[in-house]
Amino acid sequence: MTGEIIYQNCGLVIQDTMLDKHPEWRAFTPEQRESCKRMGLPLSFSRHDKGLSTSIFVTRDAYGRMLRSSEHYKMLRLRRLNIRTKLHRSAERNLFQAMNVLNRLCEKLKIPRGLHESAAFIYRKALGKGLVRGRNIAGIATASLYLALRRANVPRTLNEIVDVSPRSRKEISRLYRLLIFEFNYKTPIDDPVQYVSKIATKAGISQKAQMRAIEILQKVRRLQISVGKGPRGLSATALYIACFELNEKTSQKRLAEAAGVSSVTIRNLYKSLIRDVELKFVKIQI
DNA sequence: TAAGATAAGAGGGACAT
DNA sequence: ATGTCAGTCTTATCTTA
Repeated sequence: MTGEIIYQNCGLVIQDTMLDKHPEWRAFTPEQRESCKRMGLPLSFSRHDKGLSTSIFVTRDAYGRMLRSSEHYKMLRLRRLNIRTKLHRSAERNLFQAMNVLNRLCEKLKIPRGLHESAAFIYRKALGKGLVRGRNIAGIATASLYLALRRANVPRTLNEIVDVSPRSRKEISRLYRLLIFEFNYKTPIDDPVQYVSKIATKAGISQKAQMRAIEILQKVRRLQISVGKGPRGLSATALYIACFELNEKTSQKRLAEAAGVSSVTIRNLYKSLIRDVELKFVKIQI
């Protein structure tokens, strides 16, 4: 008993309504979140008619008599319209909420218009594919935004996105992976080079050192030792090495903060990069 | 003060059960 | 589906130059 609506004639399933076990409704504070943990269906959106939906039956009238065939077809048409508008409204409500969430996120993150649009497009696709049902709208919206950024090669981190989202990091990364899987998206590999100028600007590092860091990263990539390493950690480390080579003053701490990684990460990467890469070209350079 | 060392824990991928 | 394993990264604390 899952609540499908089925054509009596041919058995075609028109609409199957699944139970939604997750908290619905927006909540931005813990107190709100508590009050939103509900025990039933979301009355306002998934079942906006509170379960008392109009059903139009097509073979008999109110007294149980068979209808004439002209009446029969008229009722069929009405029934179809009734179902369609219901679906329509539900999708619209969903989108309305999702777009609200997305607007807030994009405003906080200063996301340009175009990316905002592609995030919205991704959300619509997810909704159309039925991926939102049973899941949290804000979660999918956030994941859509992150996916749009990744596909556009915009160096924004998941943490930056999560910080302004009402949902947890865990949930968003799970949903992000879901979207990748469902849409068969090949997102470009997160290239450390992308982060160089962002990190360097934040840490106040010269163009010259940036160029050098990019060279280092390209060698690292060619040697295929960057797999499994965090791109921001690599980027910050390359900048650190570059500064070191050029006698430019900086510190692990400053770079670590600018890159959003820990200084320990820089230290460890620094050691392994020196071991695996530097020895091969440090002689040529210095 | 910056950098290094070390330890404990979290989260996620690969792989087997 | 669940557990284990290796590897990465984080936080915290202590030591060293």
